[in-house]
Amino acid sequence: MIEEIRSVILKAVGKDAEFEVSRPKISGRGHFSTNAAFFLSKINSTPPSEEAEKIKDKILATAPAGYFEKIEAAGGFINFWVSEKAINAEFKKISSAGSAWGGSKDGAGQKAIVEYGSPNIGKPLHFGHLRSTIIGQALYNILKSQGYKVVSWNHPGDWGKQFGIMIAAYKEKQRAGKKVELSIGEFLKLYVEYNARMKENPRLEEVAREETKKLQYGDGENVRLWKKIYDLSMGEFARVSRQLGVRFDVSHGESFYKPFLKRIVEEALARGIAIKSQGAVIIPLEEEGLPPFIIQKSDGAYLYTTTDIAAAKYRLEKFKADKILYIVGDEQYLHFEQLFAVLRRLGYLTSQNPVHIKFGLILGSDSKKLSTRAGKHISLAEVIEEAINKSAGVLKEKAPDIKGSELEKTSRIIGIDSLKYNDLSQNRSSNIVFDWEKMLSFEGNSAPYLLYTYARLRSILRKSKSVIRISADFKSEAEKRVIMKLDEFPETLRLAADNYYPHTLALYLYELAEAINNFYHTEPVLGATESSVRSSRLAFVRTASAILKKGLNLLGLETVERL
RNA sequence: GCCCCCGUAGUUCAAUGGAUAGAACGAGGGACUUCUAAUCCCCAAAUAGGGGUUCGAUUCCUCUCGGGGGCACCA
Repeated sequence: MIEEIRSVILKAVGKDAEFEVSRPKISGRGHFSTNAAFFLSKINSTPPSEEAEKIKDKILATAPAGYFEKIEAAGGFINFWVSEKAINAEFKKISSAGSAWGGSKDGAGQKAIVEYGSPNIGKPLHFGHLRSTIIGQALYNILKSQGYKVVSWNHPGDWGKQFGIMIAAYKEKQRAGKKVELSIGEFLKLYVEYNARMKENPRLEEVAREETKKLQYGDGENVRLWKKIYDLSMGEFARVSRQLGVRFDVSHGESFYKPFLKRIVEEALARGIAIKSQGAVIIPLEEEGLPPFIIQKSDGAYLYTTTDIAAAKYRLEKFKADKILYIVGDEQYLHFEQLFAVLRRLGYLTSQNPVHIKFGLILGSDSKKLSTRAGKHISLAEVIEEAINKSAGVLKEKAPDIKGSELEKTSRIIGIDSLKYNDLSQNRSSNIVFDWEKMLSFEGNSAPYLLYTYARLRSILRKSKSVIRISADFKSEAEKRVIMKLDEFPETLRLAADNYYPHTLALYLYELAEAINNFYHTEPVLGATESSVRSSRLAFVRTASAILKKGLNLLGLETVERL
């Protein structure tokens, strides 16, 4: 609908002014509003209110008959009220589009790679991985709905000094004659302990570095240990991913790029982009105002910087990616600035730039970063379990009818959806202080609110025996409000895709659910006395529930039919 | 020292440079013989501070204060 309004205004304004059309949130300002008069006022040096009146008159003269109920010029703004007839026509359009409503072809012909998840092998998943994973999965879905060819990409950190540390610690224990259990928890403990001691004792650091290098050069025992740790970690990651409903199209760990690293460094050196400095190979980035990028250590070992260059090259050349989105925490800001600058220098970038989709840190109750190195750590598996348990408790109390396997399934969905929604409903690149209470809130603007709204609509549809036909007009304010909200869905998705903002969609769904609940309370559906009204409202319920479900699914949330 | 992110009701969050800064939780008041009250309706409450840019600034620039993160061989 907004496109129609825009073209009507454009016709009246006559030139391609940069006006905007918005949907005012406050009542009394119409369904749509434009600031076009301000732009003309600047060009013609006339008061905005005068321009607004002129535009309004022109629109009244040219607009299709019966489209607007009212047009009002107010302090330079022009407000539009769309007629009931136009709203009803819009509903028919949305209803027949069904779940295709909201899709677009904006991204047709473009391939986007979304990197997210990316666990650190050897360390258990922590809460930060949840953020990357669910933001990434939501963006993946949203971009897909806009016609992009999207590849979800997992980039596990399976090849670094952390292994040297773990291997060194493991061997040390073994030498001391102690038995070491081969589990993720045990390796984490070894890692944290050794890391702490390393700070006091530089000799230990040397040993770890040596073990890392041996691993990278293919030492038999080290590779065997590495493989063991790798399998344990990837097993856990796969399990958690399944729980979260996350799937990856491609998963290449850092070790995958091992064969390319030497060439990357040689090429950069040969082209004079990289230089040797203090025994290491670096790429100076003074022109960009950035610190140098170290791509090879003085002992000859490669770093994640080198791997990231190789990975980007691989994606751009082999996968012909037009766009790469890195869903990685804000703390790596500098790393990505450097990486992108280097890629530009190496000439790997084509039309689109890679984008670092940042998110804030998860802080502990002391407002400090939760660092695995320092042994501070919130286990993702634990958070998920807690969420599911809590929702099972609430379900038993509020919906005692739900039992057995349905109870199990429903509490899993509610718990996980709540975790996801809690994160997806905020844009904040600011940090989040971890708080169980808040993380598992089921009230207000939360996943259960949306799921409950959906389940109630489904319940109406289940109980209805009437044929669904759209024969009556929608006249109530509650109905019109919902239709206008449904009409907004395509814009919302476009905005979310263009800005990589899942929260735009989350907040929209909340507003949609609010409008639906308002309707639910004021307009009876099955109880409507006229059968034509009943069947129309059923059609209305069907369409609204389809869009709500679609939006939730795009965020990566599952719905339940009964709650 | 330099760079980046952030500062909005008591709390947690919204607001492509637009009008009277929106919600939720919490506080107060109301609505279940009627499709599920995990709901709905009403009510009080906020832009850290100083300059600047302009028709208009929570948003852009600048300074100050406050919180967090990063800055050569970890990822």
